[in-house]
Amino acid sequence: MTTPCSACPLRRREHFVEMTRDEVRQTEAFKAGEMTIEPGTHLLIEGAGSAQLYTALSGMGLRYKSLADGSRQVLNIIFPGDFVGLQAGVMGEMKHSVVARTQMTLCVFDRNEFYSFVRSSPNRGFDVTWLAAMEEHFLGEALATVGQRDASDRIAWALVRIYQRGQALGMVNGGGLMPFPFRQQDLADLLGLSLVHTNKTLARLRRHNLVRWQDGQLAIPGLEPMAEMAGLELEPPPRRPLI
Amino acid sequence: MTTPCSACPLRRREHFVEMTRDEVRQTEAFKAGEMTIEPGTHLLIEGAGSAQLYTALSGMGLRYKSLADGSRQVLNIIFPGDFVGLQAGVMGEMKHSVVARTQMTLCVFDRNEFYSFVRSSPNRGFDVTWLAAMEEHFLGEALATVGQRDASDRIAWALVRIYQRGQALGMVNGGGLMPFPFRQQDLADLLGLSLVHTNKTLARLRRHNLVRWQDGQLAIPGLEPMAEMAGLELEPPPRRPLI
DNA sequence: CGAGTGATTGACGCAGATCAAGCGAAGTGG
DNA sequence: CCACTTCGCTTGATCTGCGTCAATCACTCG
Repeated sequence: MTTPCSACPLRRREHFVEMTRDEVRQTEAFKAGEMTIEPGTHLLIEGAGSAQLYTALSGMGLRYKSLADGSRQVLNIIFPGDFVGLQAGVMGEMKHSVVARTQMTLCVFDRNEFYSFVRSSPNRGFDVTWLAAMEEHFLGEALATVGQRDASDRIAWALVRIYQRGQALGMVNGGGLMPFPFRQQDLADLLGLSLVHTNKTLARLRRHNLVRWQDGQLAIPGLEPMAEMAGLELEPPPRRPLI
Repeated sequence: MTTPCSACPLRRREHFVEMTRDEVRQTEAFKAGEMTIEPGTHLLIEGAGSAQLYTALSGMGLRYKSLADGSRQVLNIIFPGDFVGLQAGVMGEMKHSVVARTQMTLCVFDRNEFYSFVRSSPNRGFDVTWLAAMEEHFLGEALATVGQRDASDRIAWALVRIYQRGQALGMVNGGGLMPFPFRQQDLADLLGLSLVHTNKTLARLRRHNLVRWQDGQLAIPGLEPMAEMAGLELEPPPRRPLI
């Protein structure tokens, strides 16, 4: 039923760094099982400890924090290959929640094994650190975007970042479309904007034919000007390790 | 001239987790030297690779990103005991800059040794991961604050967080004052506010006798209501590893 | 004493929040 | 098969928190 790591379809993608035979074996030993969840399901809940850690195999979701007044900050989007639950792994408790936006399949790991997994090989420990540092970098960029840029620049930043990730993962089809199973409210909560203003700003980007987003699919005809607005280079993201 | 790790004054503080004799020895071996820099000196520059990593021994500074339009996002504040340069360590290039706001003394490590240091003991590797995860958590909280809260709540959040950190490090003196060698512009850039609005909001907090900040010293007479505004609990932060 | 740096305060304007209403598509149940 | 609800998207009107501009003040320093 479950995919063995040796046959993992993600590992083949060149977006991920190769693993040695030993690393595959260690990961396989770490893996406790596989699970599939439906859209809208919460995988992890803020404040709760979790006995499991996950790697997304397919599907998309998002991480968010909710505040006392009921508002919500989306921290980032979860793509296939993302390692989920590191905070619970090292700190014992999640500081944000994770919810699925499509059906998702996930590798399940046992939190109790995490420490020994990291020990198992210094390379794997280093990989986890690399992922954490990358996440830190991403959040810093998000903070700079939300703190310093106006609405259209923020939207451009988010969409370009997401699209780049989709490209790296081969999720963009021949027509330049990638799956984008989110609501405008999700984008608004990611960028610190109201839903209404997000909608109006998106409408403007659409009118200028910079963005196409409908039926859960995203295309960016104006990728270059959008990246320009976002202050981003159009380079493929670095290859990342897979846990 | 340089302090041996075995005599490190920080390690004694209970804010930091104890280290085994072996860990102290490994860290000592990793340490390449010590340096002191003056206020305003840039320790690391965004985009540049760095041959060194650092741990702050004394003094304070801040990390920031600068944007194309000249604006600046402060990512966080550097306290004694903070490990600086992890991104350069794992990714080869800094994604933000670091500048000193007081005179700072720093332990210097050689980036080339970083990988073998992490290997040297699985515990030390885990510590680095822990720090990265903590940083990620902090940035997530900052993002939620900047994205979702109004000016006075943002300021309350930042000042309470900073003050808590100061308490944990024993930087708060009998009068409830801690050193706070920053400008209002720094706080504004941390919180995504303009200098003017930051100033006016601070004035209001001062009038209500919630905050005292002058001559580079900070006190929070209204710590409880401030924490309430900030949506924070008044617990001491978790003990952190020291690199 | 003039120059530079940071804090402060008032006046004004706007980006974006809030309020409100309507629309189409997809259930759902009687 | 048709009312009725729900959910997400859209759009107009109005309001406001915060940005911007500009001037002043207190200090420090050469």
